Amino acid sequence: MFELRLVQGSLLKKVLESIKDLVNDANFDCSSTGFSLQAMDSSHVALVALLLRSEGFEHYRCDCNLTMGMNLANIAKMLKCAGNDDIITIKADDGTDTVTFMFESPSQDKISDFEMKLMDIDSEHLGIPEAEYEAIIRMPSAEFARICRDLSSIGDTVVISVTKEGVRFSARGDIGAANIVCRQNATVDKPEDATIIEMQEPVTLTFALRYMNSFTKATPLAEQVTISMSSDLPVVVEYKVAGMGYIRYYLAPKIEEEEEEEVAAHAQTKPKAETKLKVETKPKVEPELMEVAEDEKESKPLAESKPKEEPQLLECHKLDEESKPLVDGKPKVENKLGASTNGEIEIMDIEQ
Amino acid sequence: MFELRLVQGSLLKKVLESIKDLVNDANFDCSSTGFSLQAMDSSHVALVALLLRSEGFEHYRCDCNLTMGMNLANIAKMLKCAGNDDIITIKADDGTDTVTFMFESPSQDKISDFEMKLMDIDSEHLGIPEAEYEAIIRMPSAEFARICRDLSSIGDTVVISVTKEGVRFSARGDIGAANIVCRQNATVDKPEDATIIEMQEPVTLTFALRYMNSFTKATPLAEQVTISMSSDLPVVVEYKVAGMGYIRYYLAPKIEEEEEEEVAAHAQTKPKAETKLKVETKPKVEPELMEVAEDEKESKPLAESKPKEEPQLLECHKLDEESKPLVDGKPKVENKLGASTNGEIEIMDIEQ
DNA sequence: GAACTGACAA
DNA sequence: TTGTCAGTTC
Repeated sequence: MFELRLVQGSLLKKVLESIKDLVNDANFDCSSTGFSLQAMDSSHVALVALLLRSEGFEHYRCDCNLTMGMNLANIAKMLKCAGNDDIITIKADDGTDTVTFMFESPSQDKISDFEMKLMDIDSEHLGIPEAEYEAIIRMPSAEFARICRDLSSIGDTVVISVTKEGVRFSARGDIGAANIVCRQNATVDKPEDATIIEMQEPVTLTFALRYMNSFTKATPLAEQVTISMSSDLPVVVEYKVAGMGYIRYYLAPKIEEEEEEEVAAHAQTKPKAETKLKVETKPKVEPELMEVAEDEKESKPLAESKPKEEPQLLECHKLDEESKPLVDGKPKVENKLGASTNGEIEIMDIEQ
Repeated sequence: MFELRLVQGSLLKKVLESIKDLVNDANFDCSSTGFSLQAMDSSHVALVALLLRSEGFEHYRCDCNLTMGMNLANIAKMLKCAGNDDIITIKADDGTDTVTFMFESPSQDKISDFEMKLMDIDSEHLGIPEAEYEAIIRMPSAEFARICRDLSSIGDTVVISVTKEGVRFSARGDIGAANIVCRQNATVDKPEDATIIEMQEPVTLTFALRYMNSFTKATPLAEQVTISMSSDLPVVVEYKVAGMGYIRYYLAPKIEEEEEEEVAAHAQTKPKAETKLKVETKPKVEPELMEVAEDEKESKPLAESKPKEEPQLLECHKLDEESKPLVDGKPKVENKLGASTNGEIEIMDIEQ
């Protein structure tokens, strides 16, 4: 049986609000180490990875590994019925195909339980490489959200450009062009207001603002956001879930025809090459839970990790002109617990 | 002539917001004892009864009994033009077919008057029995509203089940099932937070959430709501209007095929039998104003009233399979002041 | 005081 | 379904 209890139920509500717009259905993986989810967004362009470690819960019990397929909008609907101060308990008995959400009001006068049917969702467990990133930006999450929202009213894409001096967000559209520069600033009163840039190499990448704005739904979860970038690697936008884990969003950059130092100049004028998000499924031995458990001890989760000798699982590069998507829908790879799926799956970026 | 003056004009605004969505046109009955309204909702399933006693007004004058037919949405429209702190005066001269709403701003700097034509509305004065209820729940109105709203996202109907321990609200739908249990709790800091259950007999009834959610529009009027239930009687949902009277909503329960102790089990799976709301008009001698005038002295308005030897005027029971509505629209019974109408009117529940 | 969210009306 | 509004929160 599986049971978890979270006193600060609002955390779970926020987590679901953060991903329900991006992903329709997803498998939650429950193991003794924690509660996690990995899923591509419904247009198969972005990827969400959620981890809530067992230590973060007041009570956590998971007798055997368990995959629960659920519709995220439905979970969110039910969690909306929980008060912000409610204690949330999630239960799944072995052998049943339902999960129960229990909400206890702080006064214990009102106890609600919501039962939901589990779904059978075909999905591979995606391999996400622990890459070394050329630039990592840490900044107030609200500021990042504001920038993405503001730039959306100018254009559809943002060019993020990191130099030693700071990070520049640029957009360009019919009504004009915008540049927002944030300077590194570690000398603030409150650490959550800091903007810190760790840079090995200057990086300039272009992204669809539509997805960035989806990512910023997680802003209420954390004061700070971490944006990790390398040329030709998907950006990672990470929000910590206090004391429990994280939500990470991955998004492949749009490819420029030629690399330009002056990025803003042609940002919207030239058509971007299509971007392919290549995902390889790998044997699911839960390495993610292990690796990430370290990430809160050191505040730079990905930058200083040693280059792994693993294959590059998540990468993006220019598509041949006529290349077609190999898989245009849900990859039909069974991923029962313990089953090793090694097929390579390539997912076409439809309309980023 | 008729004239009333209410310093706390926001009360009247809230009252009209509470009923305008349920009822289109209605007759307001003005007598020396107060200002009242009884009307079925536009689909003839629910019934609203409003009473504002003359003592509640700063000034109240009613020379002779008077029925004013008005469109509630139009009144609400006009009242929206009044500030929340405005003093409201309503005037109707004899022999005219208009009513005037006057709004004085607190500073007296702005005085508005709105004139409205009265309508001739055919409607019987409905007889509402003073029944004895098997269970009466008193709880915070906001909590009741929250429960109805939450359950609406799960299903269309709510099963309300009262036992000594508390009251359970259940719903069931495509995405799952929900149970919300509220325990009796009289030992709270503020009396308006109390949940109190007076129960002679356990009761379980099923209602359409759509109507319940309409009723909760009255939530701003009162901190507490009273829900009175008996098997096979319409539920009464009552909100007090501070110092003046009340709004009561009546709704016939959906009939279960069989009475079940475990209600939730079949809540949504079996089609409910149609419910007929049988209303008998009776000579209008304003007994309601009399009776209800007592209801604030004792806080249990309906429960402890002696069983009356009146005919059961508002009842519901299963319809024969092919029975047709005898009256499918507005009952065409003239109800001029003082005229005694005794025809029996049966109104079909269309699609609760 | 500003921004966000949820509720309501068109 | 969308736009607006008010309440709430930070």
